[in-house]
Amino acid sequence: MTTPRQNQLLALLLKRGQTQVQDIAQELGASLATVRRDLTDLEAQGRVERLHGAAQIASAAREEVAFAARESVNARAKRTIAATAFGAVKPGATVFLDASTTVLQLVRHIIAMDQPIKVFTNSLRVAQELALVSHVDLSLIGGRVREENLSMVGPLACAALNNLWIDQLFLGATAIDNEGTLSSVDADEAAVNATMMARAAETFILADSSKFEKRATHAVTTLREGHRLITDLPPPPAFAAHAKRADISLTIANSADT
Amino acid sequence: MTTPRQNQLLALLLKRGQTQVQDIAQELGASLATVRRDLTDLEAQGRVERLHGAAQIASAAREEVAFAARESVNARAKRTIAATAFGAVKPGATVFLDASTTVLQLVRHIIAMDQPIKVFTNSLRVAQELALVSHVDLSLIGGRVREENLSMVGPLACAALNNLWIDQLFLGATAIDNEGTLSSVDADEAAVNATMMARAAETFILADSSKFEKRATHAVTTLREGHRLITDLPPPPAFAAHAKRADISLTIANSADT
DNA sequence: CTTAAACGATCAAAATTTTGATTGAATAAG
DNA sequence: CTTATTCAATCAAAATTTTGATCGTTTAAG
Repeated sequence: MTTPRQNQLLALLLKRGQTQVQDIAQELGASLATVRRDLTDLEAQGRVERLHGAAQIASAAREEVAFAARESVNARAKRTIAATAFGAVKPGATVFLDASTTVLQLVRHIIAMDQPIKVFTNSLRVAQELALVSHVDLSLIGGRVREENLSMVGPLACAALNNLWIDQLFLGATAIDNEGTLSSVDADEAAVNATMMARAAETFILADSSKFEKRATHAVTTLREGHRLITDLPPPPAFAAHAKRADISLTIANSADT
Repeated sequence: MTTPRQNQLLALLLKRGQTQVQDIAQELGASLATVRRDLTDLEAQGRVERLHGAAQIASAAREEVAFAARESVNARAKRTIAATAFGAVKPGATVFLDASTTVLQLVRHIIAMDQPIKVFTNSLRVAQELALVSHVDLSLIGGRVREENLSMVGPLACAALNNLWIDQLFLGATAIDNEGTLSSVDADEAAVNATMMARAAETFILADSSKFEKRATHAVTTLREGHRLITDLPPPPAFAAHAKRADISLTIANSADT
């Protein structure tokens, strides 16, 4: 996918920020033509942005890592958060699980529970885990399958959601800024997430502390009264203050109760 | 991941079953050394099994969830039927694959082809197989997941279908009576199948010969002009006569042309 | 509007990968 | 145990990809 030199190039951009094409060529010991070709490749992959005479890491790519790699990042925090979220699941409720790695941790608890439950999801991964669990009544929304994280997105997904009413939505966050705005690296994914929230009576946002003070390209929505955020460490003061004003419930998951 | 020649090789093994390395080399117009290298690659990917002097598609690739038993019934006939059906797939078409075991055989051919294709399905099994295949643009319709065969059914599934237009539908049959009526054991499955047929320009019914002169509880629809039936042995005369009158195309798949 | 720099396209040279023949070792059949 | 194949390793030739220089064109700053 990426050559060693392209990785060097990405590392350089991460270190230096916006960098002149000339400087990149000198630093890598390659010709301008080669650097330009690499930039064209990386641009096609959505990993860098080009300006006239310079380049920088694509804003979208700062968070977009392969799903498998992401799964292990902050795994402990995610498990803790998932355990706390599971405590909020109401018996007999219809829940929706999104396609995030944090929510995937929640699936383990659902498999182990002894009450029947209705689960909707847009995640093929979640579907694989729950398909044959007898106390789970599983439904998928449809949609185009994103290879990135095996989620279903697009118009088909949104249309299906608009015919549903969900009791409890569990949503993993990619980025949360201090004004409480959620954002995502993929436009389709963002649109689907926004639709989910519009159709849910209760929304739980699961986000480990690394997600704060971040923004991705595509805004999902801004947290409002009644939304509940579950995280693993106290958030930045600026966000905490905003949450208090806006009446957003804030839960710090404690690893003791896992 | 796989070169065009490796795809050819997989397609060849699907058609012929176990094949001599010598024959593969001759068929592909490559040297023995090259074929062996390809086999080593494909073996490392778990896609083929090697014997001394020969190779075949890995049996692990046929591993099953709930309906393992059914898949092996009449497996040879199903493979033959699937190979013939694959010959009918038009380049660039949008195809729909249902959740039957016969159609699942067709998936192997789609994985091995080297043209891009758009696939819709209501089968979680098909989705698992195709999710990460790069030349396949995969979409699922939604719906409640049936544990029996991991298909998606119900109102959500039908609603999604009603927003689609499908070029080529490949549908496995449970039972076909002599009047050309298809029937199914599950009411939801029958309803979804009927909806699929209403949305498809071309419908191919894949049914091995054991499905004739059978009825199940829930009627799907009655075959009409233009519908195409692919089977492995000549059907009962009563059905054949009806098919001729009703202008239903009838293809007997021949294992020789696979 | 002018101009200097950056850009994409093209092409030959260089580097890399793929291929097929040959070898001795391993394997299964008799 | 013997023997005829098949197998993996090696190496040079062939094919493919990558690279850097040079063009005319496009872009943005003055």
